[in-house]
Amino acid sequence: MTTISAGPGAGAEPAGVRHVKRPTPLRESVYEALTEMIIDGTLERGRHLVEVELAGLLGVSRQPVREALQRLNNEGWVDLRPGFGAMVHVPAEDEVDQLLAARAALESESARLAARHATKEDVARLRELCKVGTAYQESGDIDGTVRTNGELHSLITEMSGNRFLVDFAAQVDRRVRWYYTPVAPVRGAASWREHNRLVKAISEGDEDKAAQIMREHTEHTRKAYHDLQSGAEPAETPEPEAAPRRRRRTT
Amino acid sequence: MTTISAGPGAGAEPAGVRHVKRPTPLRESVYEALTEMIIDGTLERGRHLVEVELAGLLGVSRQPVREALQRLNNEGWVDLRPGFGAMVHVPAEDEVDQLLAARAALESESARLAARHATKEDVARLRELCKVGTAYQESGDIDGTVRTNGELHSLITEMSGNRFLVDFAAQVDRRVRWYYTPVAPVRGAASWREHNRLVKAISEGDEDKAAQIMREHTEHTRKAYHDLQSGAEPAETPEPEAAPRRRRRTT
DNA sequence: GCACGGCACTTGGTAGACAGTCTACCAAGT
DNA sequence: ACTTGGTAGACTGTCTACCAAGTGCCGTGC
Repeated sequence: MTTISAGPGAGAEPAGVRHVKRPTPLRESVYEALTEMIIDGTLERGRHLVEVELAGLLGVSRQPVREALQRLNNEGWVDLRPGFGAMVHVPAEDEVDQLLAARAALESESARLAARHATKEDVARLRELCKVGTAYQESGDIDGTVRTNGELHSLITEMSGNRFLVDFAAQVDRRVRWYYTPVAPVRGAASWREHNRLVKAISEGDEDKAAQIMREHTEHTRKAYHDLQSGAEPAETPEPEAAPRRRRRTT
Repeated sequence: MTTISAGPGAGAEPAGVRHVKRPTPLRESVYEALTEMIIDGTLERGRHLVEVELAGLLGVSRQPVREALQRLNNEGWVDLRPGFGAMVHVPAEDEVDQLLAARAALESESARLAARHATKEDVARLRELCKVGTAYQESGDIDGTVRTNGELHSLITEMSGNRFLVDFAAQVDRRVRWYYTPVAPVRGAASWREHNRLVKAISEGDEDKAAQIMREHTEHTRKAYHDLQSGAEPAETPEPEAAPRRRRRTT
């Protein structure tokens, strides 16, 4: 799994290089399409993904599909069983917990480095996002809240200036969002209060404080998930609606 | 070396190959072979990797090579330029620094969780590794020291019980070792003193202390690298023997 | 009801083909 | 001498076709 970025220029391109247009490889588009379909539930968890079927669905040949599936496997979206094929990954119960723990470490460190390297512009953008996010939250716009939350967090990781932290965090974040979107609305107000404190610490350049707040912040999210999980989920029924599917053969 | 056994087209198997049952996908073997060749310098940094060439070299067809290359690209070992191909990644100067910073975060968190979950057996194994490592270090066995150091660190990350931390740390570690092996022997004695303190903290279940020590430990390594880098490397000449030829045709 | 055998399906890997693109090189023009 | 234009070769990205081996499923026979 894992994509440790592999930017073509590895960073320091001369200032004004504007590469025109590069038709993205087909495998890339296939990869995007499949993750999308996995996240939005078109491809249910545990479903057997047949190469030729996907190929037909997307209008390409087997090759790009295979390459996309390999990558999805590496990144943990599907499980590739040799000789049988790919199944959409079914998360273990402790997996979200582990993801959130990993995210806590990554984002906490990012916040530390962000506090170290923050510029005036960065801080201004952070403040703006806080304001917007709080507004969304108060107006009950869940979609906007979630989106702004994501933007804030990803901006902070990017401010760390550490490509690996950015990559890892992005990966973890995407997985978390797939597994458990609805945690965000649960703890809305408190979350944005914490964001404000965090941005303040960053603006003051207080590394330890920023790291500490971010750790507590993500840890709160983990707790919130945990409570909600144990409270609202009595049995082994991930989705009450999707259960009666019976390994349907494609007709 | 580098020839992947089990080549159906190759035929010429050396005498001692155990062909017991190898359902290992070829792409996996190709991936391993290529990382090996990258790490040991057979494939120099910046070199253009031609699919058919590698395929011939390893006795397989293009497809497994392609799949391996894409994984290598995802993990940052090579850079894949669309329409041109793969080049062995040339690390930017700040990259090792970023890797070590990421490792600090990951291993520090691992140490914290290891302290939380440590069993008696774990601690015993840690103590054993410390003893062995110190012995290697004192006897001047660099190879053994480095190996034991790796085993100790990977044991600690595994003790965290967090698969993602393990994966990320392993990946980062592998990259670090590629970029900069010789940092280990530089700071030998101090390193193992720190290891001992770390194991003590873990055995006592002191999470914060374990995390703190691990952070300082990796941070020391980062500093050591940094000093050694600025002090001992005047120019851009990683290997005096590596031909500075421009795009040399392969013979 | 259960073990066994066979069948269909799917993957993993190979081979070959072809268009698009990238690089280098060479030649002609200014 | 320097730029422009063209050419040729090389390599990737993708497609098609094909085959061997492995897997799960199903029906048969007991």
